Amino acid sequence: MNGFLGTYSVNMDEKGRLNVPSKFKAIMERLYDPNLVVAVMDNFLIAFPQKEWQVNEEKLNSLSGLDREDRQKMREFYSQASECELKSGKLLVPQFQREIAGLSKEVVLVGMSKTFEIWAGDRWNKS
Amino acid sequence: MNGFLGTYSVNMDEKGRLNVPSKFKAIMERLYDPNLVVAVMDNFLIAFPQKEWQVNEEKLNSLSGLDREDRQKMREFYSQASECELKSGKLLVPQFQREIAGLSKEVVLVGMSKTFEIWAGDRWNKS
DNA sequence: AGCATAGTGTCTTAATGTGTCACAAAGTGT
DNA sequence: ACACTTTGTGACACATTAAGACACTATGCT
Repeated sequence: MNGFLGTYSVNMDEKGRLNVPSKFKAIMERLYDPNLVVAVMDNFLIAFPQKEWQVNEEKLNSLSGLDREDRQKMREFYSQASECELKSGKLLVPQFQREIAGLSKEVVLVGMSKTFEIWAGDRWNKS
Repeated sequence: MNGFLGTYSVNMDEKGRLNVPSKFKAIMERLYDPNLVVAVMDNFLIAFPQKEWQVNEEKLNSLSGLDREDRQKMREFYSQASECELKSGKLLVPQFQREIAGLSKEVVLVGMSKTFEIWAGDRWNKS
């Protein structure tokens, strides 16, 4: 089976949870790990399955911990990330990320093979 | 045996499923894999058997998941693709792809050796 | 402790997706 | 031309999934 593919439009509930499409859930189950790391990228979110996140983390670790710009990049990335478990097939997006990504009700999930993106419906349609 | 060849006209049912011609099915069976990845190309669809798709995926994986432009390229490609299993000899085309490709009832399947294309009947006839 | 807020599990309904069957059409061999 | 086989169509019943509602739990605050 392949990675995350396709574009899905889902509705977030009042508590900030969204139903992950069954195709995406199937991939998560195949990884035997319901944990995702959700990070902020510009004005949308990226969801990494745990394992993929680790790959990324290694890439970022190759940046210098002493260079000021590198540290700034790392700081932006790590400080805005959060770990989210998939519970009862639903993903709770933390409030601060919902605000950054402008998520209200209509949300678009976009498969990107190893990861998937979470967009506010209106921003996605404009881009 | 050769790859996908010829042009077939088939009818989609109300749920968006189409019967794959038996010649095409035979090729899929020879690959021991009922999985297809369907991607959007302009105003029609391309169906890749799993193995063929992986060739594409490897090319895209060399792109950086953090670079903005690379992500944009990946997004165009992945967001419009979907994995479809051949079930009971039938292929369900996801709604969003049916809309993009303008598929209603009359659909034309066109063999292209390693892959095959899926066209709306009227667009095919005009082109 | 009591309250407010944030997070979680579960249920119902509606929509979507799936399997199966019977019949019709097309193709094949004699 | 005929019977036989294979293939495609459409119908139907059934299964799965997503949306939304609601009640319950956990947490932090005063």
